[in-house]
Amino acid sequence: MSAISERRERERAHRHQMIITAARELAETEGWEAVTTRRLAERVEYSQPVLYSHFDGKDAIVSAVALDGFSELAAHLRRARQAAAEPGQALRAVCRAYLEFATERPALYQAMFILPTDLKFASAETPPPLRASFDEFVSCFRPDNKRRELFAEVLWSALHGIAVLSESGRIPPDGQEDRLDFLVTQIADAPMKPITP
Amino acid sequence: MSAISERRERERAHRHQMIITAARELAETEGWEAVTTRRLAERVEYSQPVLYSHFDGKDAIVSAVALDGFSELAAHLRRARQAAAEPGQALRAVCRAYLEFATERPALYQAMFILPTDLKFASAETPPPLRASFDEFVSCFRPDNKRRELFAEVLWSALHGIAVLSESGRIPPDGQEDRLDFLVTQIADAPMKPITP
DNA sequence: ACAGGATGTCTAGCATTGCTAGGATGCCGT
DNA sequence: ACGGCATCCTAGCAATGCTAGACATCCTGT
Repeated sequence: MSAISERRERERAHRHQMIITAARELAETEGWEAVTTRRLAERVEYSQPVLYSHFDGKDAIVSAVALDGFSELAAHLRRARQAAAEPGQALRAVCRAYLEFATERPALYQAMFILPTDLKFASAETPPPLRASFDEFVSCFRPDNKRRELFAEVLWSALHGIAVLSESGRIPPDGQEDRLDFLVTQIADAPMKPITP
Repeated sequence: MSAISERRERERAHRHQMIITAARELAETEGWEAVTTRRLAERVEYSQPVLYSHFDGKDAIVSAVALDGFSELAAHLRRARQAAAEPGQALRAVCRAYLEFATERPALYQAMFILPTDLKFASAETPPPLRASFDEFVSCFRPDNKRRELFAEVLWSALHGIAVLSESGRIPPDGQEDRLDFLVTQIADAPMKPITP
């Protein structure tokens, strides 16, 4: 418990974060397939085995990057929602922010939603940032809407689908704005079955 | 042009298909990470290099599997749509069939939508099965709906999101039926903005 | 002050991956 | 029967994730 061990602890934590940001930067500039343990070690100026004293393996590093990503996503969505003028515009603002996030940080988004991670979703030990991101969607619907969670799930799924299908070229890259418009209009809360009598 | 070279051509085509089905079976029983060129070669009872005389690389094999998958998906959706009693039920039937397909053949679905492939989507040289699958969604909406394609894109995106997020545990596995209900109800054609007066 | 143990780091290596070069083997047409 | 060609396999390469064991460094107890 001496001052020295405290310093070591600090250094260790610093290096821990270094690894995460190095992985993220490398992924964002050259894609995840370029993120190898060797290049990562070189970038942090340590040898490979130190990576394994911080993380259980490469997947764990990806998971750590993804977790950071969820914190940023939650903040990004929250900012968009609170900046919306009327509450009716919040839904559209949050959805647009989500698609922005996905297209501007494709590697980060991949880590969060496509690459295999150890993160636990939708359970008791779900990390707070994940929960916070989801709650931003839930908050776009009225509190008296008893099925807000369902709305949020489907909305999130649709946005994820749009993001990932357009990113991989499976859907034309333009027309995102139209899709957003359509989605928001159709899925806003209000009466459950507005069509059938 | 002798009979012998014809036989060789036949054998070659047969072997071509053998590789594809071997890859698919292996992926479906043990996952794509277990599909290596060595195991594939062993399974087909040839050496590795023959794979490369048929395909440009592993990605091309995955693409071939995916292409087969799109043919099956198109047929599956078409069957569901035509079996629907009333036209109003066609949309729901097709959506349910899509989710069925995704959950019952997860490896095939991965090849089609997640793994990197060489397939060209939404362009002139888009393979017919891809186009056919998409058209099944389009056909669920009325011909006088001028924005059918947009509807189909968003619908497909939402279904893909639901499929992939639940498969990877990012959304609770139960409640699929509720999501389906909600999605179909909200996105069916009919007046564009049923809520606002 | 100094040995002994614990902690941390690196070098070297393993098994596996996708992919390829080069040689051996057989089949065809003349 | 034999030259030429297509086909196929053995062997190997470079790169990957990961680990064992040696080396050094620092803390602790006498």
